Amino acid sequence: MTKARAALTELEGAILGVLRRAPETTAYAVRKVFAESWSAEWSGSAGAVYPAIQRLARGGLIRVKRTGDRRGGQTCSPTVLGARLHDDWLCDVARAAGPGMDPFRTRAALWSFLPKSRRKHLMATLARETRSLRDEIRLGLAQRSAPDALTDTMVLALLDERLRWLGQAR
Amino acid sequence: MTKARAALTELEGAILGVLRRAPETTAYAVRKVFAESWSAEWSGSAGAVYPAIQRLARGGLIRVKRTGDRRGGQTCSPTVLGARLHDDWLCDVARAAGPGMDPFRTRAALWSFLPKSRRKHLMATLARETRSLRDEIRLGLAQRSAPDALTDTMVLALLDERLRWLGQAR
DNA sequence: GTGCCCATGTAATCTGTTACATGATTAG
DNA sequence: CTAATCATGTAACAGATTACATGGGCAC
Repeated sequence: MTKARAALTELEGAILGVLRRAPETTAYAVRKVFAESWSAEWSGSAGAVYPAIQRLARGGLIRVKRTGDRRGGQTCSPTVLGARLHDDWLCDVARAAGPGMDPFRTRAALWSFLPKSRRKHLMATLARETRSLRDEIRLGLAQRSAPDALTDTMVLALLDERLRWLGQAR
Repeated sequence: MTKARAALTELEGAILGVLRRAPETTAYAVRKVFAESWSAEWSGSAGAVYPAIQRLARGGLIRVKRTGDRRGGQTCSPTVLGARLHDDWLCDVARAAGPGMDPFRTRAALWSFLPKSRRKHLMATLARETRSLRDEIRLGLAQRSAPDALTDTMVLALLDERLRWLGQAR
């Protein structure tokens, strides 16, 4: 390695995480994992995932292996180097300990600018949407693998907190 | 306006929020608000804030007024149009109801890959950092304006949740 | 006068989104 | 046969970060 690699981005770290949990995975399958995640922040768009995987491959963090099929499928697996750098990414306390970015929290302090009727309507809609999302996650929880269930549980805690704040938990 | 403006980005919405709460504010002061926020996600970098403010001004969402001083200072205030579009941004349920992006949550399911000793050390460090951040926010809470206090309270709830989780993880 | 904060901005670079293009396989 | 899904990618564009450049005002 002539040039020290910059630290992994969030997306690269998340991709490596998927690959560590399920090696021999195609880029397409990685995309689906993101697309099915509850957070809209990572859409798993092709223009993000494929270049990121190319970067990881060029840096020697993952190994790409062609599957025999005619579709040109190729599976990715983390290398030893990839796992080591991913460990460092996991231990990046400065990033892991930050509060992150929450669109609800960003807006909450500003909803007071809305006319009262519109605000009331919004609060009701938000509560409805939040309960709906919460119930959907709860229902799926049983079928989830342990790590996914952990993540889902943390999302549920967040949604419950929002509902408490909205004042209509139920 | 011949061309319908695309929806406000998160940064543009946040900037307009700052300007609604404190009109006649300089771009520099807006940057400081972001830089002092707890979330590392928006650093309030010059290369993000100044172009965003130029976009808002070009779109007629804010009005820019030169202050008399020699420093070239110019204050921004939302226009009526800006306030209306900001209201719409505030009411974007699809975005406000999403769980957002939480670096702690992203990593939590992957910490099991770490060697036990490193994991234990990380958990301890995370707990220490989280308690430290929590205490810092708690201390500042008294001096905060009502909207800031609301946001801070939501961050505190998130940190408490993480501490609860870290306490059980072991 | 030196260094720091106020205050503005730009340029290079990187990353992500949207939309498109290609082709194989499978379900109806 | 047709439509959906699997599977790969690229191109145009928008947005953010870092680093730099400029200059006024103020404190020591």
